[in-house]
Amino acid sequence: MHGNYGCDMRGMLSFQILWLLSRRSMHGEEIAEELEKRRGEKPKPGTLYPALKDMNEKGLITGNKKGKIIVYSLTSNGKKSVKLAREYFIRSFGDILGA
Amino acid sequence: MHGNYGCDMRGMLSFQILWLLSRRSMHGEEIAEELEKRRGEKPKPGTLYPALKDMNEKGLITGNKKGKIIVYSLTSNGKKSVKLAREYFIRSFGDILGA
DNA sequence: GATGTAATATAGGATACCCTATATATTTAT
DNA sequence: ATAAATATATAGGGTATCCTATATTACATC
Repeated sequence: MHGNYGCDMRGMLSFQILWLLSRRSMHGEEIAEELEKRRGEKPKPGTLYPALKDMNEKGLITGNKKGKIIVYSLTSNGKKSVKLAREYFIRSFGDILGA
Repeated sequence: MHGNYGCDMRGMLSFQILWLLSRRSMHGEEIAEELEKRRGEKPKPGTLYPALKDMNEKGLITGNKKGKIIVYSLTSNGKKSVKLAREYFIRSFGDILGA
């Protein structure tokens, strides 16, 4: 189990990354810090970087290398994806926030 | 990949079940139908029932058999869990729902 | 009581998401 | 130049969440 919530709260990392990148372009460490703010814990490199690699290979994000950092942005497919995925997310979980 | 959202939207099934049961006690088929309303697709029996079994073994829910149906309710641990997990969920995803 | 339907259950397989540990590349500090 | 710190990357392992397919149990209908 992950965290001390009684139930498993893993999931939708790639969606959350897409969401963050839809607000502004970021490099890996910045993404990790944003996730830490929300989740309470910073994802380990072995969690984050394979996810970014996978999303890049799927054409959702694109990386722009500047020295040792790589700034990621959404591709047009990534933008379409985050729009659709957010609609699904709200349909699925919207009432949890409202109540 | 699951659904046509570009990114994987699996996750937190047990949390969603806890949330549904915090509104009212239900049996498996009712839970499946509530999930279908939200997700657009009904989880297959091979998805739902192992999850319920697991949650029961973890002491989050308890089942009351009435003929061929089993009505599930939250245990006190389940109630604590859904409260904590909901706080985590809102911290993690609240801005997605709000924006 | 035999047949069919509804509800639950189990077996087995795939993938995303998590981790720990280790490695590489670039920048910064000494 | 050497060392330390930062950012990214890979290898390998565990679990939840999904699936398809099959089986069981209880109720309903004839």
